[in-house]
Amino acid sequence: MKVSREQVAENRRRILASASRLFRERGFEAVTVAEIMKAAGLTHGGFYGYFKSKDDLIAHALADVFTAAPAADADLAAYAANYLTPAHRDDRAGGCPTAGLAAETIRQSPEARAAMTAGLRRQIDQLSRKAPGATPAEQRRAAIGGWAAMVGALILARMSEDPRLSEEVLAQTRAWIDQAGGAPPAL
Amino acid sequence: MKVSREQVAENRRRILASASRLFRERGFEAVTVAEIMKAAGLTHGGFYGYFKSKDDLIAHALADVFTAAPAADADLAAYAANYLTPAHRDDRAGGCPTAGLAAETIRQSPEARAAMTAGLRRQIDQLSRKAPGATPAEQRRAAIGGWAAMVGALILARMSEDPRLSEEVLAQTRAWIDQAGGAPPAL
DNA sequence: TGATATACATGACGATCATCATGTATGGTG
DNA sequence: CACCATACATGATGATCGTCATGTATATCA
Repeated sequence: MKVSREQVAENRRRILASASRLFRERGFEAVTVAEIMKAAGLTHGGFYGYFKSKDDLIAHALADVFTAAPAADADLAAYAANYLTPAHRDDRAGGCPTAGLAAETIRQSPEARAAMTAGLRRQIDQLSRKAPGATPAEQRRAAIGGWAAMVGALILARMSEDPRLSEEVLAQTRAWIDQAGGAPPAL
Repeated sequence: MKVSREQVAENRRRILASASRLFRERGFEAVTVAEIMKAAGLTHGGFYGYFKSKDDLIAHALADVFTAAPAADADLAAYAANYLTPAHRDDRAGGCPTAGLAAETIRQSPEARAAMTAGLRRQIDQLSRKAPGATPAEQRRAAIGGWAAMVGALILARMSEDPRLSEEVLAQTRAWIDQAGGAPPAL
């Protein structure tokens, strides 16, 4: 059973989208190729017509999720207010791929790490543009520090089994980012 | 071949230590029981005399690594100066278990998550004591925000395949934490 | 010192998984 | 409309791994 050209493109899109969601939810290793294909509405056999290997899919899925993301046009504080929420914490499959996958990507292929690194660069650049600071250098510092805090806080909040502590981590980190933005530059 | 009582205690210690290092280096899933036992100087068969399952070992190894850690007695800025270094970034096996394992622990057993949560609580309490701030509440905020930034930055730095960007993340986050500490509280 | 309990080595088992081989039905092309 | 390329389903294969069964040598203790 062959399939139309558009169907092939659509299938590829679906495989990438399913992979991205499943990876974010359960990690690269715990998700099987068969599962991804099933979530895309196919069976496992066709997989190798689309990707050379599971590692290849991982790299493509990461590259895809970052290039597809819309440009953020909120300032740092507003971005953090949206990012550091219980709703985002609880939506692993649909949430930030950096928070969900960065720690695992450390041990993935160079291609996968390159895709993630490109995503990081892009995120820093975008946040810098609307970050507080009198100079571009100060803005960049705020973007990097603030982004690290957001990613770290979301991971810690997801890890904590105590909802009180989890929500405190989100709220306090958010307040801290706001506060740092209002601070005068040291020296 | 039975073994002396002290040898048993020593073996258990070695299994936990090997597991902790291997998990931090390669993640829970990629490390096999046989590998851990071999690193502890044993073969895989004896494992189930020490732990009920691999999951059980994961929980005990996490509990162990946090209770064994020495109390930090540096202030927040000094702690960050030590934490956000290329040396720490490159020493995954011997480095911070939170940065190495928090993201994966999200998907582990309740016991494993509880051990990690206890470690987080302890770390926040310790950092709070020497964090900048006029009141305990402000200190706690600085400890949480600073700790989230440290964990996030170390993960991002390890993930980046470009050493320039990787070191910029470390240095800028460190500077940002210093700067936020010197800031007056918002409102 | 002899009896017993047990820590661990060896080896096996069953499940899971990435990958590949093959058959087939259907879309593209003339 | 007929030929052919191909996308995908089914099923197999080999490797890996957690866990368990069994045997044995030795620490412990009466």
